[in-house]
Amino acid sequence: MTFRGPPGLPDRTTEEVRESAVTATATQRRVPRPRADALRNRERIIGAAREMFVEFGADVPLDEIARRAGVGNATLYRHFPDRGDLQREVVLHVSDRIVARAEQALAESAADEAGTFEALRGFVHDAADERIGALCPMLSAHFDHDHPDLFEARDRIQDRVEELMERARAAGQLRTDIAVGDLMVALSQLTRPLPGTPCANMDGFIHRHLQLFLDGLMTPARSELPGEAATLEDLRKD
Amino acid sequence: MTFRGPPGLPDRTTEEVRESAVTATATQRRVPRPRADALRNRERIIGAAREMFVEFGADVPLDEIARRAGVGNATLYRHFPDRGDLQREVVLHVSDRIVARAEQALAESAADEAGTFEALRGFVHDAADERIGALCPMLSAHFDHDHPDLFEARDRIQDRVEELMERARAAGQLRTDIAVGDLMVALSQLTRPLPGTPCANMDGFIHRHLQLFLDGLMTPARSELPGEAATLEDLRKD
Amino acid sequence: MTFRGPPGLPDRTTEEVRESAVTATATQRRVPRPRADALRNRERIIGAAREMFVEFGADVPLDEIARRAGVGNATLYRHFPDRGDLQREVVLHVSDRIVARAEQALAESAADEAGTFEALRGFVHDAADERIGALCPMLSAHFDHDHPDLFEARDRIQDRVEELMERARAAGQLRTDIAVGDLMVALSQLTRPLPGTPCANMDGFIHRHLQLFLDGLMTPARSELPGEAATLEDLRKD
Amino acid sequence: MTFRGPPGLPDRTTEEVRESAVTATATQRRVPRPRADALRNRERIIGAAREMFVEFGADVPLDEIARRAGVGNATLYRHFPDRGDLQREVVLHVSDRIVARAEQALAESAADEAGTFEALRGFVHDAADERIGALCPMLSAHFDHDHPDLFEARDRIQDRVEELMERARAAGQLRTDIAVGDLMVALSQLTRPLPGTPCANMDGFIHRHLQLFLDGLMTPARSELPGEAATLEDLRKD
DNA sequence: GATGAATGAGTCTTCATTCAT
DNA sequence: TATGAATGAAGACTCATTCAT
Repeated sequence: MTFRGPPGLPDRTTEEVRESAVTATATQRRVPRPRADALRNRERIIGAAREMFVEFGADVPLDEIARRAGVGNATLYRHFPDRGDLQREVVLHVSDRIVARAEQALAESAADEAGTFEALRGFVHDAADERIGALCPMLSAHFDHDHPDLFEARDRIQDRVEELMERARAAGQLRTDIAVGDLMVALSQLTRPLPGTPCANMDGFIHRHLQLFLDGLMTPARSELPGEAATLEDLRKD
Repeated sequence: MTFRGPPGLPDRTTEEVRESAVTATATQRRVPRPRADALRNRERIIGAAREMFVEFGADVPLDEIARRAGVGNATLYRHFPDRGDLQREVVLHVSDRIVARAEQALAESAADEAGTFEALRGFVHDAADERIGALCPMLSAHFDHDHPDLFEARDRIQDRVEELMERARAAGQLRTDIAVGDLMVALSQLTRPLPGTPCANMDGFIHRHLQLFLDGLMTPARSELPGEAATLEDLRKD
Repeated sequence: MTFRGPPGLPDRTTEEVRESAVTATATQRRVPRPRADALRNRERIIGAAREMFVEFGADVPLDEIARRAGVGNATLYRHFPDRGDLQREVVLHVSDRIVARAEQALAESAADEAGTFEALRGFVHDAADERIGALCPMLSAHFDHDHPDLFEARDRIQDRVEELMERARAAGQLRTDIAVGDLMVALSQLTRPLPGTPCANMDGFIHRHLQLFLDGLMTPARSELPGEAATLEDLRKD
Repeated sequence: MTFRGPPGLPDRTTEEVRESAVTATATQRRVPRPRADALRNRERIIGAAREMFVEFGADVPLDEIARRAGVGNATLYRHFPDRGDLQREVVLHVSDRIVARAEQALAESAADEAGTFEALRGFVHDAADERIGALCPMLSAHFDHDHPDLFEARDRIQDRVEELMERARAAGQLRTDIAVGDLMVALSQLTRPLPGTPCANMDGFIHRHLQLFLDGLMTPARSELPGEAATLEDLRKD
């Protein structure tokens, strides 16, 4: 099984690195274009890390990630000085794919007013296939939540999903007592891998759970919710 | 915060240990009744382990558990020769409490035919308060799933919850395309702790998610589910 | 070659640990007497560290120290959680021996008014034999100079040496434009080991240099000194 | 602070490299004259290495030296295949400056018979300012002491200093029981940097210590010296 | 039975040195 | 030639587990 997304989706990290390099080359000689093999290694490491975070949890030995990526351990450390940096890049990488999926869903929802909730449903299942649950362990523990790139990624996701939800709400298809934080956290939790377990049997299950949860989001609301609707920002408050 | 249940619920583990000790005493003189302080230590270790598994994940250092339990590390190892043994005992401990809650719910459901789904709802929220999610990491990884005590505990839970669901199904309140495995896995996932995160903000959230998920379980079904309904046994197949 | 001091000099660290243990035992049961083998290991580690710091510098691998001490590496870390802790204990250990030597010298100087400078001279050579130079690398770099035990040790040395110098000054034998910092720093520097070099040939040399330096301290002063006389405290100011 | 000497002092290393290149060019066409930027890089690396050896000790990472020199690390390795080569070149570089200072002092001493000791004194303080102490770590450890260039450099220093001392001895100003090794080793030790410490406060101190030591070298001798007077060659015997 | 201490295996991280552009 | 990147071989430190009191 590979976690690579569809070929049409560019890899933000690579792109940004490449772009900034090109820009720098054009203006200042101080930041030369990264070498092709270095970029390739960087990609391979992020890919291996995403797979192994999903498969074995956020505590997987970095040496194993390096081994799966086919590089020496020190190469991993050159690109990502500590575990937090690698985790962050993986989060950003996956975030980009999620954003792209959300934008796809927004396009669908714009094309078909009556299908707004279905567009949301599709996004949720797609996000699950992107292993969004792999990001969950990184939302906690020894992870620098204050990094500006993470803020931005979170905001980008939140904007798209909020818009998706708002359209479904406006169409009277989504209950009004929930917010984007409710959806994203439940989505993350329901798709979290059981570390060390062969995902095979789990994968089908996940989509059942998501489907059931989504059913609970539809109008009319079938129960009263405790607590308050929360955005992603609220989650970081203590 | 303490995770102790209501005083009315006896602690199976302690009881069983005591009983077997008594039995042994009655039959063979070689296994004397455990000393009172030994039993007390055993309880304290299990309690500390449950708290810390929830708080820091299943990988928390055993020495830290011993410290929180107020015993020496070697005492922990005397009672639980390795990490797996401790994990298993914690699972069994929590399982017992879950079973007791399920039986409470069954009693309620028997008293009020129309409230069968509400009884199920109550059980789910109670199970969340019992930190059933703490057991989730133990369902995976380096955990001996074939231990007979675990089989038995799983069956005991499954029997009660299946009965609860069956009654709600019979009352036409629970959709018919789901099975006990669907409920228990989603319940575990949605209540999984984010390791290292202060649970404070999370706790309220969990009950929102459960409520939404439960709404999705009600009749009439609002979507078609992919895959097949699964029991807990199915989950262990690979 | 062994760096052990004369048998009559007690080891402060061991003593203090033992004492505090005894005291604690007498008053509170919380700090039990350290085990005999643990104390022995602690001593062996400190001894090995002193030797190897002298021989190979402050960067000697801790695993090698453990090996020479005949213990596992983790035992070293149990006693001294990081390199700084071990360095500090070695410094304190050597400091105690230096203090004891200084007090010997004070006793001699009290007995023979005319021999005050000779008493100082003897102290300096004795301190060299105690490998005071081994402490020099620790006075710098990544070393927590603000630890209260170090302050105290420094003050204890300073008090004795200041008194020694004051008596020699009062007897008109020591030039008046120098302070304790001048003596101690030069003493440390002149006795610093050349890492990796067989000390054999160096040892004799050191005493020549000290002798020459001491000659320069005598009255009448033969030159004017640049800068200002400094105490040990002054050295830590930037 | 920069350690560069006065502009009038030529840099032997550069000169020699250039000469040998020229010579080679004249005889064999295979070794072309080094490019100007290569020579410049070589100088910058040696300069950076000298500074950083003094500042952080002989173990400073070579990559850091390359960074301070403003060149890539591989460039450093092109010029100096391993750490030993770089250390040796730095030693030779500093040696040249020391020799030049010694020759200045010889000139002064020739001009003023009565001031021979003062000339020696001046040389010692100047040598300190040249960071001769930075060479001390290189006299030990994993350093190839048998390299012919080092022999030659040592002999050149020794010749000049011996001559300086001989004149002072002849003038009756320098005690007769010491040799050049005594002076040079003490000089090196007293000027050794404390790695990681801001040298600021130390610098003034160093000159006090040198002054005191020099006072001890004057006639009449105030004590009897242990051991034997040693030359620099004697130091390498084990 | 309870405990503090010991330990070896394992992980993270750095750095000298080599490689490929 | 100059350079950024890659790499394996250490070294610091942790932790599950065993040992000795």
